Amino acid sequence: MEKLSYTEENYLKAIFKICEKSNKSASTNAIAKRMATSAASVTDMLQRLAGKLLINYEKYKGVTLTVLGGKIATNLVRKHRLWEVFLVEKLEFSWGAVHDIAEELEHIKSEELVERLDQFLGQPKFDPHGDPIPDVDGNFAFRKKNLLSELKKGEKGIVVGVQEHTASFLDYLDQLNLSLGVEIEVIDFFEYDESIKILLNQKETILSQKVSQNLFVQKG
Amino acid sequence: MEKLSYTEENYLKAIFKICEKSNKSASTNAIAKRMATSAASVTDMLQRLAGKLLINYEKYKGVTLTVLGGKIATNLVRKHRLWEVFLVEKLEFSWGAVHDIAEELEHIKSEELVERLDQFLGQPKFDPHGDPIPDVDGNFAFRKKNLLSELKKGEKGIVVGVQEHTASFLDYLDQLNLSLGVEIEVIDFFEYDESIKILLNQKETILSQKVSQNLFVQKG
DNA sequence: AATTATTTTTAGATTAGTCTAAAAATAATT
DNA sequence: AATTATTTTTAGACTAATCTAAAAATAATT
Ligand SMILES: [Mn+2]
Ligand SMILES: [Mn+2]
Ligand SMILES: [Mn+2]
Ligand SMILES: [Mn+2]
Repeated sequence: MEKLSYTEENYLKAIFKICEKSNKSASTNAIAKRMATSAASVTDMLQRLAGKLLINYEKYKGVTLTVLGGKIATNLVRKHRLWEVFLVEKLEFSWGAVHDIAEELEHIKSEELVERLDQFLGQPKFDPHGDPIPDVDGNFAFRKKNLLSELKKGEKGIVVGVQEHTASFLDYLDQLNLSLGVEIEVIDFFEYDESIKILLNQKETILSQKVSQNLFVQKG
Repeated sequence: MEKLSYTEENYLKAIFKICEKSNKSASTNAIAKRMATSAASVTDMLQRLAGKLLINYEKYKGVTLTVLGGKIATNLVRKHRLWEVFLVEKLEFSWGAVHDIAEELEHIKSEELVERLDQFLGQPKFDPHGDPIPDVDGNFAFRKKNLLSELKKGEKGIVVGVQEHTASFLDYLDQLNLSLGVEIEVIDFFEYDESIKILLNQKETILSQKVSQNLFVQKG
């Protein structure tokens, strides 16, 4: 397993994420969009990755990861999320500021580093955005969750994740004092603009549909 | 100040170290040796770095860093050494294992990351090998030190650094229970092979000339 | 001072990753 | 089924970083 370039790793992760979300193969265009590059460049790289047996590639058919490719991609996700925990828990970064830095840190090549970091952080199972951190064997912890927008009037839930990861969304949540772990109760639902009134930290707050559709809660 | 490539940064650091050690300009060959590359490649890069005003380059004359180039190089040294402290102090790596990893980590681009890391580590002034960590403004702490080989019979010193940074040397020191901070007393000197007998942790030990010439101590 | 040795630069190629424009294949519409 | 639109691939070109081999400049030696 000759070591991969920064770029090859990013392609693998992109393919992993696209397939994960859509549950089917990743198209050239979808990859191009995610990587912010041209379709021509993607085709080029796909042929290279196929040559290294990291993806299953057939002209015009879209691609999937091989077992090996999947392992590498999962390990990248592991590293990314562990570094995000480090940045938030230890260096006290806000959860909106860590993604870009972790995007670089995930490429540092040292198995021992990852395992020691994992120990140092207490083997966390979820990252600062509520996303699961795969273990060394690539297994993701699963937990049932719903979009806040799916809750009915009177139902309660604990915030366990976000759908959107942009800094602007996360910063906005900070403004609302809305962080992982807090309890939310849906008090009212307004048909007009699909906004909702919630009880949060003993205070009533209105959330737009856009917000409630990007927040994950655990019902109960 | 457009951002530099990983490679450009490594060249700047190499030039910095060569000039620091020799107190004069860095020759093409010296750089080539340190970067383990060809002289032709070096010339190529020197012309590029000169174009970015990071080095003073005149054909056949060797190079020095400009003020800007020096700042960047110093900042890289700062990052490298801070990361080494993190790896040893927090992740419990041995001091022989951290250099290669720090060599990658030093390139992570985020000023805020470095400053938060510095705070997290308690603003250390020296790295795990006893080398000074420059502050944000590029100032290095200075402390007087001598090679152990320069001490005379009967003199004492505290180990404060190493001249050689190879893993094999550092691992060997670990074997000898010889780490930064310990006190050494020179008990005897043997002309024959220039080895010395020392008192270390209440035990007498023989050190070869090679070892005593690569250990820094603070006399007294 | 002339010759030889060393260092440095130039010239020309190569590879990874990218681009635009054109060609080919597939999908959607009439 | 034929035409049109979209997606994907190919072709050709560019930049950063590297190489080897040859040329040029500098340093060392006779
Ligand atoms: Mn992220
Ligand atoms: Mn995350
Ligand atoms: Mn080091
Ligand atoms: Mn060091």
